[in-house]
Amino acid sequence: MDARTQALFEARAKIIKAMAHPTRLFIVDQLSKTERCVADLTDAIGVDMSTVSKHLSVLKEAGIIEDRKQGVQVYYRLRTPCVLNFFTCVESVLRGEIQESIEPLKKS
Amino acid sequence: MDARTQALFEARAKIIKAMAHPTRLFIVDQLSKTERCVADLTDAIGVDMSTVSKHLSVLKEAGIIEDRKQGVQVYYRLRTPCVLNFFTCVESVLRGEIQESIEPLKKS
DNA sequence: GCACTATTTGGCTATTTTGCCAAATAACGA
DNA sequence: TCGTTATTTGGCAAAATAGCCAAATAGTGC
Repeated sequence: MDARTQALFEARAKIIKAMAHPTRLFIVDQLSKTERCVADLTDAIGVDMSTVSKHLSVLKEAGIIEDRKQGVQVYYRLRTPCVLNFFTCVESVLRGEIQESIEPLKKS
Repeated sequence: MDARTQALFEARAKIIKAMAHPTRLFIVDQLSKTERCVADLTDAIGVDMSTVSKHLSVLKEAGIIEDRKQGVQVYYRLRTPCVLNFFTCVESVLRGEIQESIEPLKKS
């Protein structure tokens, strides 16, 4: 793998890595409904606010979410909602569905 | 977040985590074209074969790929090609496209 | 200015992940 | 059986990640 390809896949991995944590997935799920401030998310998740803040900065750094300041509060929202499509595929992987397989259903 | 929700998002994260590495993304990309044996992939990637084998087992464990033994060789193929949809979204995140935003393009 | 609240940052430890090497396993043919 | 090749596994050290606490920063109102 040449350096150029390496760099491409590293850039891609960075985005997916940002999604690769239960808390961050939960945050994305929450933000798919409406924007939320850090305190809201902290209440919903139940870990230290500083931890939530760090998860948010990972997602923001990756370009998945963006923030908006309103007074002392910072509201986060989804920037690229297409990440929600991940869930659809993840669910079918979890259900163990084999796609485009020769044998879609084995009865025996 | 209650234990049930926690478990759900952990299960989801496990799948996404399996994709969250440049080498593993490269493998998935390779397997999207055709099935490949470990030696093929090792040549294409350029790391130790044992490392490739471990990456493959992560992907297999997650249910993303499956294998087929042919003599001494083990051929891997994509089990759930929907993971390729990740790339489409990842590319638009990389291009910095804001989706469903109030201001789709700022000219100033 | 001070006090108060919301959020971020720094620092620390614990845990997880990565990738190499060497050894083990498996399949094949002589 | 032995030798060879393809792959996996075990073990280890280096690096990355996670989450807590405490401290710093920022905004608001007095």
